[in-house]
Amino acid sequence: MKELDPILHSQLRLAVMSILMSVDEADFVYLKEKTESTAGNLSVQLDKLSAAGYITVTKGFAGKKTRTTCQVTPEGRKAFEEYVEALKSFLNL
Amino acid sequence: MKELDPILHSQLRLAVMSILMSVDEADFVYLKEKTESTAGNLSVQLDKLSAAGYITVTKGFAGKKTRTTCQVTPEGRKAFEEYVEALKSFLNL
DNA sequence: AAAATTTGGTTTATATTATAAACCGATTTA
DNA sequence: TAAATCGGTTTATAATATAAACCAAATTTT
Repeated sequence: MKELDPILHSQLRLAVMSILMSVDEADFVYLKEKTESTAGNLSVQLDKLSAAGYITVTKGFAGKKTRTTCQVTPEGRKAFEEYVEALKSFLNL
Repeated sequence: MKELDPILHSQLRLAVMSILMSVDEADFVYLKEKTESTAGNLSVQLDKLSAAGYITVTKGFAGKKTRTTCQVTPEGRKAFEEYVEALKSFLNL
């Protein structure tokens, strides 16, 4: 049986990646609302995705307020697609 | 976003359920080989699936040796199918 | 304009989970 | 009959997920 990438096999990280796959850029506040997660949890999981090289996290400003934006990297995209394939074979889909 | 059933969102438990979905009965030794898990881990996860009512675990004999067989319950089958649906909507499949 | 509140997060502590290691009784093999 | 193997279970440990506490800057209230 194929391994399921443990970085992606986490509800919140998977949700974030799934959003980023279709949206090309999303900020912290948006991700938090969309995933209904706490800020702390989201922050930690974004760090992990970033440390794995699956997303880039950029800190900037929107007017005077800080704004953290995330994008999926090519490696992240690849990993996500492989995860989905692994899952399918896992579940016989 | 839909919740992913945490009982099923575990690599080994998902693998076990996936096997049981298509095979209708499998014993401990078979599950251990097929999933390439350790006996201890498998034992724990079978208990959890059983405690959740997703599988039944029956202890019997094959000749003189003990034999533990597992079957998915109707609730387990339902939960698995719902998990798959939730995943699909999660991943936009 | 000072005080209180909100925004946008990060860091740290805690609970849960997954996993492996150690163990156990019964059986088979040497 | 002693040693090894089989089929597991129980217990300890490492990793994960999650929330709670915290912080600086901006905004709102009084």
